[in-house]
Amino acid sequence: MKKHSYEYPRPALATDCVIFGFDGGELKLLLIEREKEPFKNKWSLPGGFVFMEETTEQCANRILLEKAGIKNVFIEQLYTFSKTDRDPRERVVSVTYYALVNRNQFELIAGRDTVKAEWFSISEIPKLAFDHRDIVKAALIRLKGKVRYQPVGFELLNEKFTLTQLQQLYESILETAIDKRNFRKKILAMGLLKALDEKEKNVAHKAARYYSFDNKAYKVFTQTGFNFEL
Amino acid sequence: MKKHSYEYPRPALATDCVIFGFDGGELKLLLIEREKEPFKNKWSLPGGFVFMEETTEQCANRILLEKAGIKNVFIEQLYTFSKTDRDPRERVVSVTYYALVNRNQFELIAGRDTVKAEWFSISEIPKLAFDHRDIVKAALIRLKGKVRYQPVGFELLNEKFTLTQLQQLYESILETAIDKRNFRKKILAMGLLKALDEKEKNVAHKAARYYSFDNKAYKVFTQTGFNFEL
DNA sequence: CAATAAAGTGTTATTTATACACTAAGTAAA
DNA sequence: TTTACTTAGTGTATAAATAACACTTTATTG
Repeated sequence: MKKHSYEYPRPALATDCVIFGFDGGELKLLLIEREKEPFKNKWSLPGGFVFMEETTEQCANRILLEKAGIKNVFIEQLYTFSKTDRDPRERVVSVTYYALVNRNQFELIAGRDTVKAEWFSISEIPKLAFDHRDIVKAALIRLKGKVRYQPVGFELLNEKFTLTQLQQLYESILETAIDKRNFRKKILAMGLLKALDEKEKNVAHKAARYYSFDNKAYKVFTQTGFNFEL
Repeated sequence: MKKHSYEYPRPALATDCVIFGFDGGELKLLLIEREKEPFKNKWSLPGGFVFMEETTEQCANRILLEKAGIKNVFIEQLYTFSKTDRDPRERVVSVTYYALVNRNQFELIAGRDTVKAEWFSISEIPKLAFDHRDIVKAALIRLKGKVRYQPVGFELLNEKFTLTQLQQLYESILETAIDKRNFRKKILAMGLLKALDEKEKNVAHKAARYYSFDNKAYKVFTQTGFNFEL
C-alpha cells in the first residue's frame, strides 16, 4: 500500500462565486471580465485563491466584496470542482459558492474600480472562462432544488415585494408557469408573508399590494418542525 | 484592492469518506482506527491527501480501495470542510464524499492489511478524530434527503432483496416508521422493481418474495421526465 | 399439531393539487 | 369624461395523493 507522505506539490485552492440577481422578471447572473491571461477579456465568475488564514466561505465572501462590492448576502457552498486540467496554468481545485443578491442594494457598487462587472440573463450567458459554464449549470440546478423547500427566493427581492414579483421569481427559477390563484393560495397559507398597507405607485393599472417576508414567523415555523414546501 | 499573487503557502488538500452500509435492519458506518498521531487509536473516517494527477473523486475512490478494499460503488461529493484549525498539524481542507456499499460484497476485504476497520451502527458512533463527527452528520442529512427523490437505497442492499428489507432500509435512513401496505403500494406502483420467482429460504415464518431493482425501467422512467419520489 | 413469526393484501377518509374565468382598480389615450 | 388597456385580486369543483387501519397466509419450531 502507498504511504501518504504529502509534501509539495499541492494543488492550488481557489473559490469561484455564482452570483444570482433578479430583475425585470428575470433571473440574472453577475459576471466579471478577466483582465489577464488565460482567457483575457473573457467573461468569468468572480473568484480567487484561498488564503491560509480564512475558510473557503470567508474567501467567497471576501471575493464577493472585492470584486463586486457585495456583502452580507445569502451564500451557500455549491460544489468542489477538481478536474486536473480545469486551469491551463497549473492544478487548481475550486470550492464554489452561490450567492443570492438583491440587485437594487448593490447596483452602484458592483463593477467599481477597474473590474468590469455585468449582469446577464441566464438565457443569454456568454462563453465563459475555465469550466465556469459547468459551475453555473450546477448552481442553477441547486437553486431550482433549493427554492422548493427553503424560502431563499426572498433574498433576491426587495424587502417589499408584490405577489406577482414573487411568482415571477419562482417561475424564472423553476422555468415553469405557475397558476396565479394556486400560487397565492399556497404561499399565503404558510403564514410567512406579512401583508403591508402599502401599494405600488405610478403603475398604469391597479396597484398591487406589497408584502414582506416574516422572519419571526419563519423561525417559529421551523422550530415547530414544519417544512417550507412549494 | 489586494492583488492575488498566490505562491506558497497553500492549504493541504485531502478527502475523507463516509461509507454507509446496511445490515441487520440497521444503517452502519465504516470507521478506521488511526495508527498515528494526532488522534492515535481514535476512530476516524478513511481519508488521505489529494495527488496532483487525480481529481478529488478519484482520490476518494482510491482511498475507498486502499483503506477498505471497496471499489465500484455509489459515491457522491458531500461538502468541503475548511475550518482553519480542523487539523492540529497544519491547514488541511477536506473535500468529503459519501459512499453506499453493499456490505456482503466487501465483508472479507474491509479491514485487510494493518488497517483496522469496523462497522458501527449510526446510533453508536464513537468519538471521532478531527471534525469527522460534523462530516458524518452532514452525510446523514444528505442521505436522508437523497433517498426520497433518488433510488440510491438499492446500492446498500443485495441484488435480491425483500420488500421488508427495503422498507427497513428506508425506515432506518429516514428515522421514521412507515406503514407496510402504503409503502409496498407506492414502491410497486412506480414499476421499478422486478418481482423474482425466488423466495427466502430457511426462515421460521412465511418466506418473503425477492425483488430486484429494474435498471432498464429506471432509465426509461427518467428519460420520460418522471421523478422518483418516496 | 399447536404456537409462533413475519408475509402479504384493500378500502375508506382526509388532505392536497389542479384546472379554470371573471371583476376591480388604476392610468392613458381618444 | 369616457373608453380602452393592463394587471390585481379572488373561489370552487374535480382529481389525485396520502394516511389510517386488521386480518389471512405460510412456513418453522417445539
